[in-house]
Amino acid sequence: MKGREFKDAMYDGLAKLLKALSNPFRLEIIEMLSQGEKSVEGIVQSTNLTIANASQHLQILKNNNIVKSRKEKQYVYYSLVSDDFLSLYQHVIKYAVHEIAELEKIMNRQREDNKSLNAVNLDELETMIGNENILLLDVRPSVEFEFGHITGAVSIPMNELMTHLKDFSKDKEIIAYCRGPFCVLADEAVKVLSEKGYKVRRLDEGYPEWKMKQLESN
Amino acid sequence: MKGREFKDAMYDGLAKLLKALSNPFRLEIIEMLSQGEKSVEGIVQSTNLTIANASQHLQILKNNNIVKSRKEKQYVYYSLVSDDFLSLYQHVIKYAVHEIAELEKIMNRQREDNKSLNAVNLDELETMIGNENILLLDVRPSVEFEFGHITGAVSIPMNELMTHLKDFSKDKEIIAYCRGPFCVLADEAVKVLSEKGYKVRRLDEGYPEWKMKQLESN
DNA sequence: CAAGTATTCAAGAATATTCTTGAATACTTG
DNA sequence: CAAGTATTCAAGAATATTCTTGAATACTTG
Repeated sequence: MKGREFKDAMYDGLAKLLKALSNPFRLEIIEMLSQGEKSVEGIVQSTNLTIANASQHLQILKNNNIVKSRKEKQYVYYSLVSDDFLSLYQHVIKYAVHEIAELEKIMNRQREDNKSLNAVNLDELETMIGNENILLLDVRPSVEFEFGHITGAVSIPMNELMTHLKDFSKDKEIIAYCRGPFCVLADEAVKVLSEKGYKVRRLDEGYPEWKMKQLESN
Repeated sequence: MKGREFKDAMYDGLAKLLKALSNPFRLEIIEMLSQGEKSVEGIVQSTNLTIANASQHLQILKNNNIVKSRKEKQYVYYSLVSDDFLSLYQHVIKYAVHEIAELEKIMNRQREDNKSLNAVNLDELETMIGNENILLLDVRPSVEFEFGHITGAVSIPMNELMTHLKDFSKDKEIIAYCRGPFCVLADEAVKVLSEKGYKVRRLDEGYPEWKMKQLESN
């Protein structure tokens, strides 16, 4: 193989991977799967996709070694292929959110609207661990909590939050988190709780970022 | 802004960035620019692109905040927008080369052909610094060497290598490097030199990877 | 300022991506 | 095994990307 052919083969392969990533719905699917495996139907429920279209996107992700699938009963469950990929995906997000002015602006506006501008980051969270006056609140669906969560967190899915208000003390500071920086559940939780007079902030990132950080520090 | 709108805006923005990266020629341009700034003509010289097409690709990279340009005399010089971007790009390459079996295979075949399979990595290189019996050889064009190079390296551009053979001792081990893992100059150097009976290996990565590693360790 | 050089622009053909629709397939369960 | 459910497949319309071609623009330099 000549030098030019080799280079072309490598760049073509690299471009193919990036092409597989360069679609908003596929990115959303990746974010869903970073919470744990999901069936096609499970993915469809939290996106605007039709089943057939979601399946097509999943095939593309699968052919590019981004997700893998297993079959159980009638269901096909998809999941991310490795933590190495998750780490890459999070690097992309982190870059986009901090270095692309346009995205940073959209994010800040969203957080302003939800009174969650004053977010806690993972480093700060670490200093709060074991603090009696902090309540770490996971507002993702309970399946996702069960699949994995930040140590010490309490699970109250967003749609059950209103019925559990009595469980919170107004003396404690509540830190709400969900799937990651793009996840709006934590923003909604902050909005609702702060309007009721609770001390509440959101975590800047989510469970997958915390998980990767744990892995790296070992 | 509602949750769905916010999510869509974020994923659209992210997909836009990845779309800008998902073309083999644009990736090659990025690799060129990771060696230092280049004019449009400079980029065209080492790719198969026409000037107009290279310019179009550069506009896409510029509109997506990947490269920036400055004008001097008749020339427009392009360069990467930040080291944060370079770090992201290298993460993508590293993932692709190690986790995508197809690319790993192509790479290994290329290195076999050039007798450069037994490559040195950056960590090993570090242990060799100051060793009298090692010659670190930069085979990139001299402009790129001048723009930045690994500390202690000697510059002999690939096309001048044959006329400088007498400068090398067969007792020393030669480590050749160039632009990065996809760069074939170092492979060619290993091939030529090993056929002449020199002890020679290539560096797994290239100057930009070394540079980022220096930045990270500070 | 005329001639030369580097770069960008604009339009259009060729190709690739995306989504929708209506089957087809591969299961499970009574 | 019949009926029901989850997922994939195949084809085609709508849209986006890529490259080529032939100007146009913005410089520099004698």
